Amino acid sequence: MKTVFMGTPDFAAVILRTLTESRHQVAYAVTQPDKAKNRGKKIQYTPVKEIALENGIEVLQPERVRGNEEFIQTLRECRPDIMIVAAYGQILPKEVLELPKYGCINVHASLLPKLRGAAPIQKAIIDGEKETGVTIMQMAEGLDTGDMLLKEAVEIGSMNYSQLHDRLAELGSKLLLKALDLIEEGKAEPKKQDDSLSTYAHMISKHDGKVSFERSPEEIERLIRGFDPWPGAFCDCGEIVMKLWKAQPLDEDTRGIQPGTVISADGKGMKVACGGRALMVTEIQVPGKKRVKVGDYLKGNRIEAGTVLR
RNA sequence: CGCGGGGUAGAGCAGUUGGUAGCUCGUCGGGCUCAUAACCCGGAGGUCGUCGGUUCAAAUCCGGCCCCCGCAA
Repeated sequence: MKTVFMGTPDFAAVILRTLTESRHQVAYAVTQPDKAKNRGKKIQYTPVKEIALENGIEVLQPERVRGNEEFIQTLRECRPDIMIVAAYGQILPKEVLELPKYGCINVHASLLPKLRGAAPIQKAIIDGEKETGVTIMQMAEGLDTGDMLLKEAVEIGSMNYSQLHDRLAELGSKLLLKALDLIEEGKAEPKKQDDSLSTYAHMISKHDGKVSFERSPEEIERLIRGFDPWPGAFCDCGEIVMKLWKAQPLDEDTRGIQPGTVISADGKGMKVACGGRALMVTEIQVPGKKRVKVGDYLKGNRIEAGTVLR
């Protein structure tokens, strides 16, 4: 089929790559405008643009889709059979949703109606879900509210964000191709979402990674995993910001000890009081340095027992 | 030209009034011990990121380059 792909981050790039390797044609790759980011404020292409350029696909980067007559006209003239959207980052107006013959479908990284929104992968881990997955849906005007075409679950286990992301991107690619087949054959069976069961995963910002040691060790451990590599779970250790990268909850009573207190720090790790119990932190990072095992950090630095992390 | 930290032994760090390098852990050997991730003794292991400059002499001063990382976006 003749498609137009819309997406921005890595998750979308993986799916675009799969699409370019399929029998389908990608007429345009639509992605967010380039921004100056990272160290040195260099202009950086979005991951989707990178893949598009590698494959000689024309890239469109409208500042705003809504009300952008020129952009919408370009799409009309393209006459795509279908448009495929994955983590694009803009809400599409009705006129765009209804423009292609088969409309627009979305690859969303959750088991809808759960975890609609911008950060479903992180939130699935942080909420302690046993499983999450990917849903392919027919897009409607609301945010991730369209009728579902295909859905498949994945066990989260002890995966961190990065691992789960890759797993879901792969699954999403697979389901997308399957969905395209079904649509083309007229065998797609859209199912309504039960709105009463919906939850929302708001966009993540840096400060969401701040650890509160009042929380249970399990919650903190999930925060660490869900935000690896960005924005990372962090806290203040004296004057410096310390990121926590690996930890295991311990079933140890620490009631009466101020949350955040370092109970011990040795080759095995740094034991921190939290939520009335304890968390054994085994991998950390301080500014300007790489991630290191706590044991390695202690070979050239000190963490005194009694230090209170905040 | 967004701000900033850093590249020194396998690991984590120290070492700028310039004089060929040190600590902790690990490692190897020996000792002590009923025993040990404990303790004692001894050893191995480093082109100090890279190229060039200044100098009698550079990890240390100057310049270029490569790489890693934090903040901010």
